[in-house]
Amino acid sequence: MDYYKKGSDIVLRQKDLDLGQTLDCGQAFRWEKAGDDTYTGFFLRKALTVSQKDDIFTFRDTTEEEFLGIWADYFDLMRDYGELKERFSEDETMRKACGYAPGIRLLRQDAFECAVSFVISQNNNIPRIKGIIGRLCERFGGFPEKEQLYGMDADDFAFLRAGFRGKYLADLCSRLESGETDIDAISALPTDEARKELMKVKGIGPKVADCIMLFGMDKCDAFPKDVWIKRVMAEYYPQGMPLCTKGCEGIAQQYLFHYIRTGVKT
DNA sequence: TTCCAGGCGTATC
DNA sequence: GATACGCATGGA
Repeated sequence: MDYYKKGSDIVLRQKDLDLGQTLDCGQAFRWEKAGDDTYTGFFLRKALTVSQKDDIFTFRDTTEEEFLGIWADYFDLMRDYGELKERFSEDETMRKACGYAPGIRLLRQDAFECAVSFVISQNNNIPRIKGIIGRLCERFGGFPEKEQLYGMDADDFAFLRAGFRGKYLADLCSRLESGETDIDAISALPTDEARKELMKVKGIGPKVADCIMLFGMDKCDAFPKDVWIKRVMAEYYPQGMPLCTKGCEGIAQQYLFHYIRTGVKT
């Protein structure tokens, strides 16, 4: 990873990354297009404006410490996606999916934020998910720390207009407060055990649990099966995902999800 | 008006 | 364990 400082910016050359494909594909909900090839968004309480010109990326108003300590991990810059896609492409459908949106990457996000976000995401659409999370962040001046949500019941979440999901958020918060659910402890568990723990929370089923693990706990073998992926599986992978995706099924899932949702009509 | 949205809880078999 | 059904809200 070669980068250099330019004024108050960090400039970086990076292959296999497209901001639009990565920031606007339904894995994160706090990024907005701020101009041609420019996006503004947040991770935890850090704001960032980043722009792309071909394979040159400019992280604006960012210190070297912040870039290395936060954004390099967030954008998963240390992982070789070229090699990964080459491996995936042994499978014909995966080859097409990787070719359709070759700039997709996994965003390595925060587990608590993912828990809240993907509880909200169920039976919902992306624009409305963004709206609900926007109202949450507006109320708390940024995405809340989990402690700020302690003690909130379903009615306290009414301002979100999240519908029936408000009571799920309340259960999540009360479990975090009591310690019945411990995000850090769950992160340290193997995927299958972590999934079981997460699903003890009302409103977290198999799909949401796998989203939390994949996007927020760095578990690339987590494999969220939403309606779109179920369609792909039924049509192309009735026997399960191909061997070439083993261990990284979640990343493969990102390419497939985007491909089937926006790329092909079946 | 009706249908749908990155599902899940509950009831029922 | 598999399968139906309701669920809050808002946009198409």
